[in-house]
Amino acid sequence: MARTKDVSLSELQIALMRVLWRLGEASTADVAAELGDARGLKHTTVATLLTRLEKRGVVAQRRDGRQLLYRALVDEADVRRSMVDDLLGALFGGDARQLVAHLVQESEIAPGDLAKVRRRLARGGRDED
Amino acid sequence: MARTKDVSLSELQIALMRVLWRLGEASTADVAAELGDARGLKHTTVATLLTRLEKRGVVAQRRDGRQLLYRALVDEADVRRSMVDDLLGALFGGDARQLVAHLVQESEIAPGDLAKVRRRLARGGRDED
DNA sequence: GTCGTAGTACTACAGTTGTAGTAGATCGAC
DNA sequence: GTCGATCTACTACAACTGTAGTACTACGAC
Repeated sequence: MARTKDVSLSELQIALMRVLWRLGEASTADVAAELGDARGLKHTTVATLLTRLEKRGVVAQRRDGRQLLYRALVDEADVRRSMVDDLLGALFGGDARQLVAHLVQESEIAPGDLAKVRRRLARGGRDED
Repeated sequence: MARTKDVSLSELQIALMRVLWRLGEASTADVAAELGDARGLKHTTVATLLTRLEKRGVVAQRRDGRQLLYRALVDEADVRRSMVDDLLGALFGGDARQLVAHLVQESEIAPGDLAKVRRRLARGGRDED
């Protein structure tokens, strides 16, 4: 599992990462094509963002001719873990049951779905992928 | 109040709010006493933080002699809603079931607890642990 | 009345984030 | 070989956050 340091990212940074997670390796232009369309970000903005993520160590940068190719160094599970833990600690006293209760109370999830999720996971949906 | 706009707060800001939620109304000194102890923040730092929260509209400020008394304008449920939604949107495609699955997979919660939470909520209460 | 104390107001400063412009290098087309 | 297109590097700047110092004010003790 390796690093698993603290990887809290902003929504925008996560959006960047999602492109990398999906494509595996992507040039600035690749990422800009997706995010530029979706959010109207300029090419240079995307480049800046990627450079910062590289400086921070969450993505790796590789040169290919005059282009830079980026690759994620943390996977989505790392980020989820990290950020869910932060949220749990800050707002739910670290108690995941309270978070689940919140989800049900706020109608984010139906009570019946809890059972579904449980059954699916029990059926070996993934013990440890 | 019932504004329910977007209320995403940093961990530190939440810690401040938690004092207010607990005490109802508190002076800078009250908050500083708790956070100063717990985190070694100077009195003036706490004052700055509270002023900023006031400017942002999440707490109200009332004068009492030379002291300022603060009171939360958003409750914990508002903040939880707001921040859980953000997290859900950014990392789980807005699907709470994925979040629950994550919690189970990462052993934040035992599968059996899902049932417990569900039963407890069904009973319309929230008793023991 | 004068002084120290406590409390707020204002200012400061570095780091992060969102956003992008400009300068400089370089590759392909003629 | 010169020109334009393309890409990266560097710089900029405002907002927000964490942290705190300093200045000013007013109250209680003498």
